[in-house]
Amino acid sequence: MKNKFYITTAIDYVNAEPHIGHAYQKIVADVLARWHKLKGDEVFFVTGTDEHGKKVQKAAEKAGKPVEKFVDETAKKFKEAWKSLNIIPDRFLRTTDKDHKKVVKEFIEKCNKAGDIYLGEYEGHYCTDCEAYYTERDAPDFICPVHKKKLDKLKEKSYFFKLSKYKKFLLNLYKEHPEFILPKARRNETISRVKEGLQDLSISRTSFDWGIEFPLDKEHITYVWFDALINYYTATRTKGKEKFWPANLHLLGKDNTWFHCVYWPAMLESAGVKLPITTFNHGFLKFNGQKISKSLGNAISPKILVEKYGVDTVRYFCLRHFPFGDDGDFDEKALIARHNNELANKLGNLVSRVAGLIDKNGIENFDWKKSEEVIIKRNISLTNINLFTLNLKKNLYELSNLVQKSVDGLIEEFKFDKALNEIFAFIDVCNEYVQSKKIWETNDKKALYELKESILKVAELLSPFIPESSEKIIKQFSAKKIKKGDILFKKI
RNA sequence: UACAGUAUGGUGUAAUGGUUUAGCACAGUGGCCUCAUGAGCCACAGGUGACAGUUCGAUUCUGUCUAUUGUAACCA
Repeated sequence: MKNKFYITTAIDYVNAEPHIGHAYQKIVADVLARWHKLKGDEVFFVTGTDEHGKKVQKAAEKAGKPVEKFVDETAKKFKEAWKSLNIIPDRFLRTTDKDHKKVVKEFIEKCNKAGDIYLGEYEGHYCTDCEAYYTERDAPDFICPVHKKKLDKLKEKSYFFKLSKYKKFLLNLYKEHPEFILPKARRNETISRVKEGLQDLSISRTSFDWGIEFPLDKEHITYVWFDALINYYTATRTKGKEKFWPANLHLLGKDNTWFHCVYWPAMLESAGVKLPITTFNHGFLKFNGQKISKSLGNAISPKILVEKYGVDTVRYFCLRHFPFGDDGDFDEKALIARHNNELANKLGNLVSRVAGLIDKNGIENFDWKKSEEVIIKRNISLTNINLFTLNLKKNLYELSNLVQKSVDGLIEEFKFDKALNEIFAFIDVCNEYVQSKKIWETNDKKALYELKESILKVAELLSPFIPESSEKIIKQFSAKKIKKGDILFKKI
């Protein structure tokens, strides 16, 4: 039977345009989705946009557009950005979608039936100019950090969710299912914060109207977070998709950890819905060493980066250059170096020289399982299968299988950088093989067969990461007559 | 301020309480080769933040310091 794999990304808030930080997470999701498909799993991959809330309403006002039009336009930009990166979700969900609104309302009613929602008063320190509440930390001495005015103590009627009730449940969840919060550092952080105690959550608003109507009271709209989180569940409430719940993996940035690891499981438990299996809370990208922010003006559109460097190079770099989970730096110089050295010189050149040799000399089909061993002088790591040997003796067939196993294991652990490193170590071995066999002199057709098979293996392993180029390689080397093709990666 | 994490050659990273040479990649230097995208192969050089401690022995464990990152609830 096929395994099912349901993966989601954070849905992006449409008050600003997509940048490489958003893209990073979507690339990872797409790689995982493709990899699971390759393994034969039945995959459901959902991403989308979060479109309600006051900030969006304000951004629309500022742009001088009706909110509906504004969100349509911004959502489109996100969609297009993912398309340009070859990120292909099975559904792009917008929180303004009809089915989502319906599911949210039903969800809230379920929580209400469970006795977890009550009417109360939200009290906070409010700046009338900002139209926003500030916490004591953001505004010490209760002075608005923007307007330097004294904040008003304000009370507002609001419905609350009994989050405090779920403290024990949550702590138990983290204990029983450590994989619920990855990586570990984020789990520890969350545990210690939850231990300090939980306050009930204000989940409705009356001060503006851009949101989903609160089903228990028409005077209220639903607080954005309560609405947004439910999107993951919504996507599985359509025909044929029900079986995908619970989600196998929610990918999210570390700024979202609290919402996904505390609010979300409590909400689901309240509504009587199964919990997702894993949330992976990754770090942020910098851009050329600087934090990405509007004010710095460095929030460059992913589309522009793709035009500049190519889809596969951007995808490759994002996964290769930094360990997934920590913060990373999208450094353009490093990207160019990796493009030239790794994609062009190692992979591109190997493909080109082998294709050229086959084109000229032909190839002889044989059982390469029985081909002779090569001594691999390079210290190929193969971390996951505990083979850390210098002067390893294997033939290319055996080695490619070891690499495959190692890569599979590493991807399951979210160690994409290492997985790619191993694939490229194998590419190095192939280049050494051409050299040591002096194929251009010997015209060794059997060796060329081995190399053909090895390159096909490499292309398969790389296909989740760099789908476009991998497809080209597979096409080129599966042909009856292998020909020297076009250059795969032009140097930058 | 509190709590937590990190600190490895020019850069990005890997590993280990002790195989008398801390691995890999890029950049650097020298050589070989010419099938290939001035690519490929071989070799050389360069490193464990600071100060103590535990130990026969620490890069690896402990402490202090310094630097840096994260978290500290309504921020999508």
